[in-house]
Amino acid sequence: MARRANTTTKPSPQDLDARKATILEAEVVEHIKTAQPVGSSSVAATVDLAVSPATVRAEMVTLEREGYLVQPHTSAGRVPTDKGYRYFVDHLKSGVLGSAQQHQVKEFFANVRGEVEDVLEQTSTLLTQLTSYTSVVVGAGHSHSSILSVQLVNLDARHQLLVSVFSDGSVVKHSIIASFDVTHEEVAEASKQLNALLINTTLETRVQVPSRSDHVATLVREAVSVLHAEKPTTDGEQVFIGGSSRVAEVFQGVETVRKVLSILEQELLVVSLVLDILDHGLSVAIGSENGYEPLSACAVIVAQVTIDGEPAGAVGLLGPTRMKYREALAAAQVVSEHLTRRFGGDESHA
Amino acid sequence: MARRANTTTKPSPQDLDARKATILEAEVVEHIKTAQPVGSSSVAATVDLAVSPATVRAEMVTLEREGYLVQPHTSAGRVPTDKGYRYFVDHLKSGVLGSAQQHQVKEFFANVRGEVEDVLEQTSTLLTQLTSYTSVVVGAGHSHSSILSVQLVNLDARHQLLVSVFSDGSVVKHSIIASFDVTHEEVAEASKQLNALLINTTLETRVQVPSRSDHVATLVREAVSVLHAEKPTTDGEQVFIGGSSRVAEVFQGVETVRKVLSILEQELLVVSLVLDILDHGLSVAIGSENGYEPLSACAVIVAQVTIDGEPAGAVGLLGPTRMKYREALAAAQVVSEHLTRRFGGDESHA
DNA sequence: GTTGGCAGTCGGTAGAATCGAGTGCTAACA
DNA sequence: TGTTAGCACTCGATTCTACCGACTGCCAAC
Repeated sequence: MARRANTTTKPSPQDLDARKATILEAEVVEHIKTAQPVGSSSVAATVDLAVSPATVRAEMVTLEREGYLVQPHTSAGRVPTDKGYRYFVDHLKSGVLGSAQQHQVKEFFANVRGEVEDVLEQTSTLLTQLTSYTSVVVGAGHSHSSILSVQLVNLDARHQLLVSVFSDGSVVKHSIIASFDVTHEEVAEASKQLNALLINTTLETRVQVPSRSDHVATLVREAVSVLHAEKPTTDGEQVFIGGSSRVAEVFQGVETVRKVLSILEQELLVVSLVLDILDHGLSVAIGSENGYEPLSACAVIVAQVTIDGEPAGAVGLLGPTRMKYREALAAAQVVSEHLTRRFGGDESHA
Repeated sequence: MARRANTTTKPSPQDLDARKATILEAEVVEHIKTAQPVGSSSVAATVDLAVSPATVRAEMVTLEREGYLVQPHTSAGRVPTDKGYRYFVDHLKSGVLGSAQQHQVKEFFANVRGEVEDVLEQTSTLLTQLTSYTSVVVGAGHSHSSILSVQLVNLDARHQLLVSVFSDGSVVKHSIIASFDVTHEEVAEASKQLNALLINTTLETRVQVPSRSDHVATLVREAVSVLHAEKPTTDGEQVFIGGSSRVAEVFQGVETVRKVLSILEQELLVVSLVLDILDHGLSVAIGSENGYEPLSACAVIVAQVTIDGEPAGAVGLLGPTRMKYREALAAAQVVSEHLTRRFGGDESHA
């Protein structure tokens, strides 16, 4: 599994001089708009620097040598590299959402009903509507939540269902197959013991299970083990992906579309992609920065959602490296703030 | 929402004469293989009819007039129409899965562990691996299952969680927001009453709720109403879609890919697509037969899963109209049988 | 009814010519 | 020294032409 290679490339803080910066910015803006290589005269026209295309050209040579731009071929304009986009993003003054979109977000959060999962899923739809990029919403795992209740239910004599409720409002079920016939009384007793044992513990708490070999004790042991075996790879994060069809709008090559989609299919991978970016303290990963080769044509924007100041999830947007960073960043920002506000503390799991 | 238009087109049982049928079949087989228009000489070569291309041509004119074939342009070979594929499929002698794949399926079902949902999800992955088409697995809703247990849990004084366990092993949670502070004793009491009220009922059973206005009665009323409000649009079917990236392998136009993906994004729509096809007693819907214009380039194969003889879900495969019907039908068939066997009756929810 | 032969159609490809956007370089200029 | 106009040059994209070849439809002969 390919992992992040060169995120050590923290933006070198020694900035480009003002003119180079302006030119680079114009280059990026124009390329994002047109998807075409952009040439010196076009830059000279869009920018208020009173310089001629020739001067711009001279600067562009430098910018190319320093790795901010590339020329697809001689006699073409330049296209920003990942490094070029990185500079652009790092020097982007944060934008605000259009007022129509502001309103749409407010409206949305005023009206969503339902369980946390439903809200998160619909949030991912909201995000793609706002930006027309593919969106990702990651909900926190509950490994740090404490257990409010566990209950063992008899499906039939040999099959029991362990239903656990966590303090974050999540509910998890586990099947248990008994090797002996279990009576309702035994289930009830095991249920009672499990509650005594597990309530107010977390999945990380080691508990003392009964060592007796009677039916009830066996059930209890089995239940605890199956509960604690809960996916160790992830913290049980949930992920909701919205607007994967946007991938096909945003890239013109079927092959790129295929590669990106096949990454999106692997939810675990998407989760770790998003969390990795956050871990590195970034809010945008551009091209190769995201560490997955099939996503080298993509940029990923993330924004964290917190509960009581603790990281508790994230929203993300996935688009082409030439995505509309300002708008997308603003959207991710605003939506993550709304989510934080909703789940953040006082107003809780509605 | 566009719905099925012309599924009245039951295959006309008056068959084509033997030679036309052979030619049509050769045409379809060859086109599936090459994705190119296929001409008379190519047909004459692959088929054991001892006739010349000229004769084949004469027949092809008829087949085209009757709507089984079309010519993309003069001086090109022919391509099957939806009607042509339909004839082909209706006269397909059912194939069997390759032995390697047989083995893969056996292996898979011998080793899958986990909850029903996990099994279904992994099954969808299995199906795309077997066929390299996008797969759909629909799990039945639980509206007909009876309730084994309900439990009200206090998240905090104002927020309760209603956790219901159904006889099919599914667990559903509902949030309740109280308009007054609720004590643990009240929750426990409400929980007890809810159990008394709801156990062994189904979601379709009307129950008599207490009309008193104390806290406990209010909670009980609220819980029953929120539980019975359970998504009326669907029966709460679950759907798992595997291999959506295959869409981009199978169609060359980005626009087609986009259209198909945007259908796949709408899970409700996918469910009703699959169930509609089954309702019409079909196992394959070709092109326009599926009733969704964006899927006019697709064929959908479905196979039902039953529990105790009752329909309880389905597996499906979505590919281009020129898909490998025999293999795909065999795969869907075999997998649905395995699922039926697993969940069918004796061996239950593991 | 079948077939070989043949003229005709038309998409696809290859090559040549052309266009034009954009460059790098250089010499002149402030 | 930095800036600029001018200019030759490069090279992808577009257009055109010619041509090939895969088919067909038709017809006359078998």
